[in-house]
Amino acid sequence: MNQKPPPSNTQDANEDITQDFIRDIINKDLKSGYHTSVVTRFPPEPNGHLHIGHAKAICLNFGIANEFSGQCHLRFDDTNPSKEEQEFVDAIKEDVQWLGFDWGEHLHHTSDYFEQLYSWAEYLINKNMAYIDDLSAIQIREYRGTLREPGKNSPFRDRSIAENLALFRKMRAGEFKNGEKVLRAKIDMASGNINLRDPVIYRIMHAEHPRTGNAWCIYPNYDFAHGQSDAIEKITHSICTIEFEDHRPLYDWFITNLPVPSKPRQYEFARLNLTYTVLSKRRLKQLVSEKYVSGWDDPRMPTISGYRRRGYPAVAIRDFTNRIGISKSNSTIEVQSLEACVREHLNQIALRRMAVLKPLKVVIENYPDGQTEEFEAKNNPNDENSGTRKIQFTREFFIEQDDFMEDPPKKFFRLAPGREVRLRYAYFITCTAVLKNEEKEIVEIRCTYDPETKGGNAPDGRKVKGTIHWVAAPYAIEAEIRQYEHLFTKEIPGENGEFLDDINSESLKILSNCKLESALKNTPIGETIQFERLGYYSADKDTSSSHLIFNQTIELRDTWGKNKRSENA
RNA sequence: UGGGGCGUAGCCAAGUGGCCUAAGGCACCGGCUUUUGAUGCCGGCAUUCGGAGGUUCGAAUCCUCCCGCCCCAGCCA
Repeated sequence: MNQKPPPSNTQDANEDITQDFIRDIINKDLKSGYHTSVVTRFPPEPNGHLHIGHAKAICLNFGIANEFSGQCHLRFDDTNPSKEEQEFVDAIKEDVQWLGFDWGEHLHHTSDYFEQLYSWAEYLINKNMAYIDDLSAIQIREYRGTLREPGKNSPFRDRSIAENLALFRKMRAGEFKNGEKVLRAKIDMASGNINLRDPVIYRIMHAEHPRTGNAWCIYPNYDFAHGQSDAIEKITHSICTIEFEDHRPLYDWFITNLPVPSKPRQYEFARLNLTYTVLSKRRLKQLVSEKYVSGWDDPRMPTISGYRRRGYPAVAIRDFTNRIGISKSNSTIEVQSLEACVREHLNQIALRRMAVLKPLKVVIENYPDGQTEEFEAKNNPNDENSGTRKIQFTREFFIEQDDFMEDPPKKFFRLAPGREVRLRYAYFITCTAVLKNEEKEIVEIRCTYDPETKGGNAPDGRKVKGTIHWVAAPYAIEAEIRQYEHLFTKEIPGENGEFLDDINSESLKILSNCKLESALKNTPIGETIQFERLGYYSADKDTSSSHLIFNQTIELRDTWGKNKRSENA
């Protein structure tokens, strides 16, 4: 059937191209000759940071452009200067690029078209299809009617074309205050579709615009600006989310009645929802401004910058959006699905290292004091080409507190009194004693090692069930490690009330005495590494030369821990 | 008793009248492998497509009715 397009630079070979109703439409449009090329656009409003829901739209629009050898524009929908800021513009560009997409020459702003948009507004007035209304916002609402009752015409609806034109020009000239007058499209106050009940298309807003400064005091709203901007840019397929579906008749009304240079069409898909996550701009903003998180890029945030800081690879996010597909039905994807993508990609590329998060000191009684041995450890056992690094072994080292139990159940195959385990890449050791403090807490473990098992295998062929990780005490690097849980305790935060009530108070845990193997010394900020048997960790930007900080990206799958947890439950 | 959408397994989602006793992914459950209780590999997981009728030799796909869920009454996008 359809030939698979060649992989592009942003498309890994294993990123399969999925089929969906939008790509079906595009294929038909191309086949029928209705279009000869494809132009899409991603049109964010610069009033917040991008999140995983935007990533779905970005991957869709840019992905389609790549697959069909078309073009995807990045267009800032900057029609509301009271809400928009340059800071967001810069952050959005960075995020789109980080995700792996390139808009080339096609960085646009709706504000680039203000003059054209204005003249089309006059065009509508001249065709008696738009009028100036003096009604207040409250009155307009009253006149609009309700969902079940039709609206009624504004008393100003039948002004003459000449008067409308004169008034509109005065609006532009700044002769009125905010809210005194608006320009409305003259459509149908009785329409069942409320968007068609004479929608406001220009409002007076004496505000400085980040790009046009004080050139304008009237600004077009979304409905008037968006479709016409699409037409100017010759967008072929204008893809947006479901809630704009009943704006489409209005979109089409403008495109039909205005002398626009092309006739784009709008298609809608369902926006993304994720369990244990909040994705509305309002809520995300609130989490930041009310300091529930450290910022837009807090590693617990579902923002692109949050995931980046957390250590998620861009390819995992792209792959995720591919896997979940595109449809029109409202859906909530389990975050575990995203996390599975992250693990899958990290498993392939992440370097392996050893780190002990909650250290427990071990002393090998029959190992010479002051001696250091070096072992060769694989950087990634699943990747033959990843090479090796050296790890030091000494008489004293740290193991994970969780890897020792004084009185273990049968199925615990880590260290316990009298039991033998393998130290990864080193020796078999057997626990001979447990030292405790006055509070009866375990402070140190004594062991013996078998020199014959160097490298991790016994010449006599005996097996051990467990292999644990460790870090040599004299060579250990100290680090702070930030462990994360989902930001919310409920699958659907706020489902039964206030979403802030569902915030997980345990979502961040800081471990400060962690011991890392020496090879971790100069880990580049942002690099994600697997701490063996624990999970993936990424060096945080707060790191300084004297204070190393890692963010937990995602834990390894843990069937042992999971079973234990469900037994306790 | 306004308008617009959606309903296929726990969560997504292919499917557009016969090759569907319904792809694929996530989750889950078994087994094998394993110096990460990770990874990998193998196998299992909807006789059924919101429900009821109907059309047809044949329906998840067409028709009718019903049920459920979502969106819209900003001079936000």
